[in-house]
Amino acid sequence: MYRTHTCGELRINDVGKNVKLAGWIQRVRDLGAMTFVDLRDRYGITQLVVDEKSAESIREKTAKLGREFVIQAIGNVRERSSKNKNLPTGDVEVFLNEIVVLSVSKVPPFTIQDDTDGGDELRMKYRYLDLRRETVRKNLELRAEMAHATRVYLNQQNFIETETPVLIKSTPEGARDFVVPSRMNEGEFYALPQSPQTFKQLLMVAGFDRYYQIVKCFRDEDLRADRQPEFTQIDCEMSFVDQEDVLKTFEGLTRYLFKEVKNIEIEEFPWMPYSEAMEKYGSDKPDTRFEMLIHNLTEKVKGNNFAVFDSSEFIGAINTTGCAEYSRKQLDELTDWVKRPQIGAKGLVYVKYNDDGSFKSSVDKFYSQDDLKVWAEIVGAKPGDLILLLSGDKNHILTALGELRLEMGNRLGLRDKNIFKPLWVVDFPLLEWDDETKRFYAMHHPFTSPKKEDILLLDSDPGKVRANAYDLVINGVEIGGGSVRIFNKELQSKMFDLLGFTKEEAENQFGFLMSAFEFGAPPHAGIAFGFDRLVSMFAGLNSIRDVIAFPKNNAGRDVMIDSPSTISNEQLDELNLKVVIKGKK
RNA sequence: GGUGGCGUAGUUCAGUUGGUUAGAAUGCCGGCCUGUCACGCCGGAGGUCGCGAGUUCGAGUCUCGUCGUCACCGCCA
Repeated sequence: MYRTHTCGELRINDVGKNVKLAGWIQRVRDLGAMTFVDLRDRYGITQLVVDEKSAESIREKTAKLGREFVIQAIGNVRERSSKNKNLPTGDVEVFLNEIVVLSVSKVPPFTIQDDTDGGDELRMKYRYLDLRRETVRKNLELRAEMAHATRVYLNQQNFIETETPVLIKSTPEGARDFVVPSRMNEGEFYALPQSPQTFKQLLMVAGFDRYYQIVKCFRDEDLRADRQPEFTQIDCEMSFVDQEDVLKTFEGLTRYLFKEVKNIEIEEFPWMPYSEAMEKYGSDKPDTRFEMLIHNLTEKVKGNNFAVFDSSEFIGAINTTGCAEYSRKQLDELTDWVKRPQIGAKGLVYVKYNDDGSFKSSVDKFYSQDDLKVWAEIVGAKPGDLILLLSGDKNHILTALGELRLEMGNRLGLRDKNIFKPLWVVDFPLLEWDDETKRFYAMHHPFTSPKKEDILLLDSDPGKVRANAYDLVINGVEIGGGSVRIFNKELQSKMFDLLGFTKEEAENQFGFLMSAFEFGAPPHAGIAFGFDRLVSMFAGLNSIRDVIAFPKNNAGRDVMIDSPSTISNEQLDELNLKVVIKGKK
């Protein structure tokens, strides 16, 4: 037996016990006649002590200890003469009778402590050392706890956890597939699933009724702080349900997780139509922790000979509370901010509502104090506030104002990580027009059911058709989404039609699903949560990398194992592959 | 595919208008120290300034390219 106790376990009532501990050397404090050693494992830190009364052999071994050596410590628990209130084990120490070095360690490239001196790059390269740090490990413990709680909840609700294949079939819709060559089937490829979408629908046809899986999904698209090429979903599907049933069930899951894991009671989630989210928040994932809503001033500001506004399709404004004091420099800086290509506004018009009730704006030449007062009333501004206006193409300006709103929310400290405001965004458009390819794409996916009342529009005005699709949004982050599915072969064919699939393409790619629907498909609907995002939100982090044990970097590389990598000619040959890199000789 | 930031000691960073021998903190090594717990004190070692080219009498500093990394836009049904 390597140990009788963990390093986080010993307390004052263990005094007198002979114990064995095992762990890593956190730090050695050599005071000359006596030496203190902090021994660390997953559970905590226990102080070991050696003094003049200790055997010479033990003193010699202790003197040679370095950071991150793995040792076994055998000794007697005694009360400390000077206690450390910051440590759960701070009342006791272990007086060493024997010490066994199990493993020596090179000096680690960064310090293994909460406030490490290591940069991201180095910590990723030595991720196994980074994971020794309590802050990092805690994130993964949180992840494990949330996965467990999810299973408890869904099992209670009669969901069947079912695994679906990882080697599946490539389809051109949606994200790029990761692709795996088949050795046994020359010239053919598997794809890794972007989600188990079709399989879970087949499980509904199979009568499973309620399916879930905590499952890896793969998308070969460019990455972000909140996007990894492989990520984890809580993936679910239910039969004989409508939209409300699904939302209630997964609102239940979300609230259960908040309660179990964070002990936070969350009130009922509001439902917000997509159109409202876009018009009030300039985003399909509104951060509802703060107001600062977008207001449409188009009708009020036109006709005053201000050419910029008169020639704009849409003029919108947000009111930033208490910002009337902004200096010229700050306003210029904000103007530059909205003019960056990422936002793409042509300029920024401001109106300061001064404390004395007067207005000062960048368009005083064109508008009277009374005009500005009307604007202030519409946006709900009070003396001391600053109104910011953008103008241009409606959709563009709404999203730009949405970005500006978030930026101002950040600057005003309105986005508190400890406050959680979930909501359901519902009634998404079914289709999205793409100007480049001149065709519609499914906004969610091709199996999403249109709203009954909009089905007639499918022929006359497809862009207007709303879907039974929904997203769970928390604090401006898209945590999950799903839809009521089409379960009728004719409607599904019509959808493929609208999406520009020929009969043959549809048959070739999704024939198995269409066939399944001919054998008695139940009405069904589903949802998937981005598990990494949910965990990082619970942890108060912006990057999902911090809740993944071995994440990949911006370019999809794992800098620890150095992947991806080339493969041998023998492997290529076996797979009938030849590598040709474009643009290189 | 694009925009921007960063790259200097093991690590995190500073480095003025381009000008002497490139600094600090921390870590590491050695010495001293009986109650430390970010121990303290004294001393020491440690640098291809990412790489390549260019401008210049002279480049860590300026220019171009390239590599790495981070953030964002496009992209992500």
